Amino acid sequence: MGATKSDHFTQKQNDIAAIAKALAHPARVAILEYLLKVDACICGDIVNELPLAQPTVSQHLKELKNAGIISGNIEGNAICYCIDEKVWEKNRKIFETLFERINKKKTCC
Amino acid sequence: MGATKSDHFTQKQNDIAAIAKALAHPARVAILEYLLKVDACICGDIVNELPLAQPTVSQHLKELKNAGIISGNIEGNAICYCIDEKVWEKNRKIFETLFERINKKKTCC
DNA sequence: AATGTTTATCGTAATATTGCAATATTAAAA
DNA sequence: TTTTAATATTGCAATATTACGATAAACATT
Repeated sequence: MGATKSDHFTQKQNDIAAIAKALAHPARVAILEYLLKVDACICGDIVNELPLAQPTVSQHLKELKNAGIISGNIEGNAICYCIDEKVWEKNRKIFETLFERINKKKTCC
Repeated sequence: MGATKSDHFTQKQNDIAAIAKALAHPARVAILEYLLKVDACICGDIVNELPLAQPTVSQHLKELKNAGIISGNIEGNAICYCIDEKVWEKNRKIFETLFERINKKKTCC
């Protein structure tokens, strides 16, 4: 097959998987780290930062946009990308909640 | 193509992407949530918990194992899976660090 | 030893992802 | 208005992922 059976899982599980999927490529991690580093909207030179062709970068940006993690604002003939702080914070909490849920006093293994 | 150019990115970026990839499927999230919930090693009834066939679950378990997130211990003719606490903690920190790196006082967008 | 139980692996089909050249689109600049 | 610059989209090839039936492997039970 190759198609995920997403309807068999909870909304939460699908949400976590979707966020993780957006982060599941080094190029997209690099884009986000760059946006975090410059701490501002960046108009386009993301392409120069990455070792990938422009259409490929554009595609990764699109995926991050579709996941809601970044937004792009038109600014002249360039486009200004930045991280959506609300979504970023929401995602931070989702992962925090998941990772904190472990019980350190396990009795087996 | 379809093959990620991982050699062009930093170790850190590839690491984050690899962890995210392991979480990038609802079935694997469900497996982890189940292991967190029962707080013990679970021998095989993960298959009964998931709406997927046994070989498919086995494959997802393998991916989580390859990512180092879980480990499987043989117990009779069953296998006891559990979350590797050290790796879990390490991954928690990696995500925490990534998500905390945002500056709330942005000046544009 | 034969049988049943549990889990892994193989083989394969369907689908998704990654990457880029070519091209389109949009708006600024000349 | 033509040209230039910045992004997006299209189309396509290579590869990866997801899913499962069939089967194998390992061990327990009878």
